[in-house]
Amino acid sequence: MEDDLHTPAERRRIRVRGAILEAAERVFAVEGEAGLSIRRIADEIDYSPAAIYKYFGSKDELIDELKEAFFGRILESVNEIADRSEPFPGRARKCVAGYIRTALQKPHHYVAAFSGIAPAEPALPESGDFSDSNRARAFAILTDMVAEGLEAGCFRANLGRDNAAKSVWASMHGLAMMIAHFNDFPSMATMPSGMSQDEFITFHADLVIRSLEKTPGDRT
Amino acid sequence: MEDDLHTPAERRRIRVRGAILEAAERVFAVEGEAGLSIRRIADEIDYSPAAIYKYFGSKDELIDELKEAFFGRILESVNEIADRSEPFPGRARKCVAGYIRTALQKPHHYVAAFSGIAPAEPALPESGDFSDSNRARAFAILTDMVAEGLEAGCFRANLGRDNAAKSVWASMHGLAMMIAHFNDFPSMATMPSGMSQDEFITFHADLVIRSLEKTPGDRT
DNA sequence: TTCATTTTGTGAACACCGTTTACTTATTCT
DNA sequence: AGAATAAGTAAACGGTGTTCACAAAATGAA
Repeated sequence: MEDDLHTPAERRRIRVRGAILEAAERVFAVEGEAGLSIRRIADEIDYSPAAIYKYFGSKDELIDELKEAFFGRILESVNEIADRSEPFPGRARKCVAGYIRTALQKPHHYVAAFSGIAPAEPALPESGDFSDSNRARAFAILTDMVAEGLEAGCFRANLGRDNAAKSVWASMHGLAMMIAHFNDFPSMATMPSGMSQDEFITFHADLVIRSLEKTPGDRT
Repeated sequence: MEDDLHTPAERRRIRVRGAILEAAERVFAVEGEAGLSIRRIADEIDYSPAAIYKYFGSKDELIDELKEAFFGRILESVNEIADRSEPFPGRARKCVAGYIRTALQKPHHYVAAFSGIAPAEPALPESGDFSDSNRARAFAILTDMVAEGLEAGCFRANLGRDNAAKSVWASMHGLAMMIAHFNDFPSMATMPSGMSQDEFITFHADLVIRSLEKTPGDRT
């Protein structure tokens, strides 16, 4: 029951699987979900299209793996920032800005990860457990961060940890999506802001965290 | 050069065009971009697929028209809220919440309207003028609202009208996308918040507007 | 090594897609 | 009425994801 790469057969399988993902990654990063086809991947690695189905159940499964891997990178990145100890509100701001910046390193990946629409009514258990996805883990970091801010007395106590975290997530997600969609969102034609994209991300992160912060009028 | 529906030919053309859009709308609202095909529309209205190309240049053109029309509804809705005179920060909050609620009346439409990715480098003029889209108009309302809040001395003066408006847009866009993606975002499995979707939208809108508001410490 | 078994890769096909072309049928205009 | 224009169609082209029967290769046991 060894699931390691001991036997050459296993090593080989992993190698081919990796090559498929690598080729897919290459195409996906540049042309997005639209430009990625099974036949295209097959060409890229000199295999037949059908061969890919020996390694992945479907195109969606393959793409899901790309998205998961990418969210792994976001997770890593945000985690790193969250761990650097630094006076509090500043660290929170940097986490938010870091999330957005990392997300935008591969806009196609990020957008694709949130492109689906949840089924309307059923509210079924939903096959892919959210709880053990990298999306969930990346988000958990933010939840912890908000919790820390609350305990440190830096954020308004009556907000509720989870709600505050969700609001922050939504806000930073929104900016990432906007910039991915309109390439030059911060300095858009109809209303150039004179800010670079990077400056605007910082600006937005400031506002987002500020919405949680205590104001002089609040007590405790 | 009358471009009205005087002649029966024109009336007929408009009627058929409308029927196509209506059928497309019907399918799109339920199954989204994935379930909508030219052949499917053709079936629905008992025409041949090729006939549709006498009315629309491409599938994308057709879908763009659906999206534009939907943003017209958002525009209308937000405009209505913005016009009801009410003490200020409250009106702003209601605009934000209203935008999100209206967007979520047709999640597929809303998500599709922001699904594309801007081309990476070229920064070309971009054919479809953003400035005369309903997206732009809906957004302009928010810009005006922020401007009003600034003039009323309700928001921090050093923010800058356009930047503040963009940040608000991003934040409310983010929540709309999140709820569309995870159907039950506010009360997600891993961290139920005890809030209904509607309550959470209000909660989020509060935070977003609060990030702009003056705090007791600020002067003027 | 040899042989049977399992895994891996293939080519052809299926059913769908958006779109174009050549064509027929309506409709409009003179 | 007849000519000109528009509307509608069937068939095809090249593309997609996916499946299936089959060939080739790697594996495990004798």
